[in-house]
Amino acid sequence: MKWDALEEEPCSLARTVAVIGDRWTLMILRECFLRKRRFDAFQTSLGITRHLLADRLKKLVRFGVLRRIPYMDSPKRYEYILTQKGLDLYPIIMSVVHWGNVHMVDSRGRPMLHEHKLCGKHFDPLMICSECGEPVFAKEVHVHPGPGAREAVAPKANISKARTTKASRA
Amino acid sequence: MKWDALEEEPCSLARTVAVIGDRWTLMILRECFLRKRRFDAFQTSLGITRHLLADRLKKLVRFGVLRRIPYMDSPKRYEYILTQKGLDLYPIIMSVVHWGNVHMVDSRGRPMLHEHKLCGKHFDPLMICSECGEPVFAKEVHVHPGPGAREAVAPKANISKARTTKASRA
DNA sequence: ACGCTAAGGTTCTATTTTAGAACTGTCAAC
DNA sequence: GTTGACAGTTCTAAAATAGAACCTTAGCGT
Repeated sequence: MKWDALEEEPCSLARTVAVIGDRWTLMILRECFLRKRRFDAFQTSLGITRHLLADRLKKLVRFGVLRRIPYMDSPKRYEYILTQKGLDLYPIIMSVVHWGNVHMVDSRGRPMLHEHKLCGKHFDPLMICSECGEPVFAKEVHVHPGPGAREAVAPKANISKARTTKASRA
Repeated sequence: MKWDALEEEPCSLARTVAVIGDRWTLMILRECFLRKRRFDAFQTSLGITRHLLADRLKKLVRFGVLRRIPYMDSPKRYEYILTQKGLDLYPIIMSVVHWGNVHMVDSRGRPMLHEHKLCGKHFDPLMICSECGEPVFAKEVHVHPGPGAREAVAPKANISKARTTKASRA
């Protein structure tokens, strides 16, 4: 399966994976949330090859996650800043970091602590239900098809080689 | 940078990316949360090559995210079920799906809807601060080093080739 | 004028991953 | 005794990534 195919799956997870589902993209976004904005700053702190960094930045701009803004003319210099779409990735970043904090730390403890400026305390992110405000667990969630689901009955059912099916859900 | 190097970074994001940061792992985990458990079930619904599926399942078992349980002797057959460590990935999955729901759907709408059995309503996941209960936004969070951070002053500062640095944070 | 550095890339080859398909082995049913 | 399900393994070809060098515009020091 190609990356481009992922974007078109009728599955919100697959489509998001098409944007952030590689070795480097989440790391680049981490740097963005740490207020890094420039090519060399990303390259130095991540150790990513310049080739790949250029490629990933282009991709993130294409997806509307970052915006490429000139901050100097002659020579033209650009920096990359998060759009609202990019800022909305914050819950993903935080839940990824939190899982690492819980399950992947060594004996020395957490590499980083997060302080909530509103209340002044070190915190963990907690996922709650937007409707009732209770914490959500996998077993308490029932999933069912929405309007954008793949049609149940295939209109043209000429699935020639069903061996390598690519069906999917969200 | 190799995958193995990622696991050892002093950064909870990098370490988590070492587990879930590839094209297929999150998709496999989606199927797990949709109650799929068997090799062929994964392969059929994802269209992943059998080679890669075997590899990713092994990796997830090695990381303690899945457990490989025999459900039949002669012939020996196994199924893969989420451990608690695996179930704890749910907020990541949900925040990824939610971002896709908000930013990557086409005109037909969401492919899937999530119902919270506790309150009976369709919901979105919401990230709040564990301390004050308010929704968290990137600009309201201050990050600083924790006990597991890379030591600020290098004990043996013989960084021979500083050109290709690999520094990192969490 | 000359060399040096900085930023933001591009280009090149070598290595690693992934895709795609076929093959293996065990058992049960037809 | 052939077919089919299940859970993989093995093979070759194609794609992605690593690692390093190179390019361009421009400022600074001498």
